[in-house]
Amino acid sequence: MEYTVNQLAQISGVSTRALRYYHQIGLLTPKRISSTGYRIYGTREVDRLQQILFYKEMGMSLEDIGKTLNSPDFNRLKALKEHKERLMEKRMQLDMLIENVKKTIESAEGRMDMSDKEKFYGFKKQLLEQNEKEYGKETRERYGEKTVEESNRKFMSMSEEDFNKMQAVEKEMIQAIQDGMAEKDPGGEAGQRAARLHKEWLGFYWPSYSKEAHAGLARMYTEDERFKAYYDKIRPGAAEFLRDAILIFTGK
Amino acid sequence: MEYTVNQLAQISGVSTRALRYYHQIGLLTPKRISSTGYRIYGTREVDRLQQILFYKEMGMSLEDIGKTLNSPDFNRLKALKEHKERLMEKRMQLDMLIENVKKTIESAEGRMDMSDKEKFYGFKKQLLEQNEKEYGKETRERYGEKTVEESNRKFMSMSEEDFNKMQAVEKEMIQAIQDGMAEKDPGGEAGQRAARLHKEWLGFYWPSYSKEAHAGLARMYTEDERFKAYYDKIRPGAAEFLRDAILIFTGK
DNA sequence: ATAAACCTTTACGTAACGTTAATGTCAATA
DNA sequence: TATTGACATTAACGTTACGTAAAGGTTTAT
Repeated sequence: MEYTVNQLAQISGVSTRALRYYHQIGLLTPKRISSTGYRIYGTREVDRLQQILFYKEMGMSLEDIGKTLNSPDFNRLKALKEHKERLMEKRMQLDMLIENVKKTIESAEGRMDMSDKEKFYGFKKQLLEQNEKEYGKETRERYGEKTVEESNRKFMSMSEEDFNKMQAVEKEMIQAIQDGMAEKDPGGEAGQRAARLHKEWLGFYWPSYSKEAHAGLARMYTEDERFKAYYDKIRPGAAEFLRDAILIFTGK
Repeated sequence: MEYTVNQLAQISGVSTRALRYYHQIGLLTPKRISSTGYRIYGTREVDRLQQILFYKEMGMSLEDIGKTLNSPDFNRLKALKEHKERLMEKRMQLDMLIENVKKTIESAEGRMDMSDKEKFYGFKKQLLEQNEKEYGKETRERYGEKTVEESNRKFMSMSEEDFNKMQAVEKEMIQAIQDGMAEKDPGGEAGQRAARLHKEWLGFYWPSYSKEAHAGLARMYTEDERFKAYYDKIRPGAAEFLRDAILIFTGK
C-alpha cells in the first residue's frame, strides 16, 4: 500500500504538518517522492511511524526517538529504563513543587501576612537542596566536603560564624532526638528540647517564626521522602518522632 | 540601594540575560535608566524580583506571574490553589506515563527479543482502552455497542473474522475460568484450559508468543487495577485465579 | 473548463531565556 | 593620560514540535 501525507495522517492520527516535520528532521522519510513532488509513504514507513508514536507516547523527545530507532544495536530496554528514570525524576520535582505550593497555601491560610521575603528564604533553601541533590555527590567527590559546604554557606549568604552555630544546633538537636526516642515520649523533656532546638535551627533559614509554618514543616518531614530519609538516618522513626515533638511543641 | 544588572543578578541568582528579558517583556522594569543607558534597579525592584522568583519556583509562567503581580485585587491564595490543581493534573499524567513505561519494561524483560511491533500492539490496545475509558461510555450511549466495537476492530486493523474469533475465544475462556473457580484449582483441567485459551486469545494481540511475556501479563492482571477490575467482573477473585492458572501453565 | 480537494514550500509564532557578536562605558593602573 | 579589563548595551539566531497562514501548483470530478 502507498499513502500520501493526508492518507497517512488519517490512518495514524497525526497531522500532516507533523509528517512533513518528521520528514524535515529526517525522522520519517517517505519511501519516494512522486514526479510532482508529492510525498509517498509505504508499509515500512507506516511501521516506523507506529514505532515513533509508541516512543512518543512514552514521552521521549523526537531526537531521542530518532537515535533509538536508527541505531540497530541500541538497547531498547536500557533506553526505556533510562527514560523511566528521567520521568521519575521529573515527578519528584513536581512533587516538590506541589509540596511547596501546598505549604505556601497552608501558611497563607494560617497567617496571611507572611511576607514574600520569608517565602524567598524558603525558596533559596529549596534551590540549595535541589542543587545539592543534582550536583552534590559529584561535587563532593571532586572537591571534598569543605568546598561544598562553603559554597552552600555562601549561597545562603550566611556568615561563617552563623554557619558553625547552625551546625552546632543541629548536632544538639540530633542528640535530643536520640534521647527523646529512648524515652519514647515526644512530649517529654528531650523531645521538647529537640523541638525547641529545631525552632532555633529554623531561625537560620527563616527570618521570622510562626507556629503554623513550623508545624507545617514538621508534617512535611514525614510526608516528603527526601526529608524523611534524612531524619531517619539518625534512627528509623526519627522523622515521625520529630514531627510529633514539634506538633506538641507548637500545639498544632 | 541601587544595583546594576550584574549586581542584581549576583544577589538574586538569576542571569543578566533573564533580567533583560524580564525588562523586555515588562515583568520587571528598572527603577531608572542611567544617562548612558544602564539599567538601574532599586529596593522595590529587588522585592518584586523575589516575588517573581517565588512564583516561578511554583512553576508559574512568566505571563501568569505578571498578571498575578500586577492586579492589585488578585487573589493570591486562589491563584495558588488553582495552580496547585494544574500541577496535580500534570502529575497524574506523568504517573500514567510512568506506569506505561514500567509495564513495557516488564514485558520486555520477560523476553528480550520482543519486537517493537509487539510493543506497538500492546500500546495500541492500551490506547484503545484508554480511549474507551474516556469516551467509551458516552460513545456507546450515542452510537450503540456495534459502532464502538467496529471502530475498535478497525483501530486494531483486525479483520471482522478475526475479531469474531477473538471474541469467541474470550467467551470460552471466561467459561473456563468459571469452571475452574468452581473446582478451586488453577492447576486443574478447567484452569489450564483457561490458560491455554488465554494464550490463544493473546495471539490476536501479539504476533508472537513467549512464556515469560505471558506470565508477565498474568501478574499484571492482579497488579493493574484496570485489568483486575475487568476480570473480577466475571467473579471476584477471577484475576488471581487466571494469574495462578497462567503461572502454572507457563511454569514460571 | 472549472471548481473542489489535495499537494507543495516558505515562514512566522510559541516560552524563556542561552549564546555569540559587535560595540559603548567605567574604574583602575602604567 | 592612555590603556586595559570588567561591565554595559542592543541585535539576532537557536532551542522544541509543531500550528497556522499564505501563495501557489496538481489531481479528480463534474
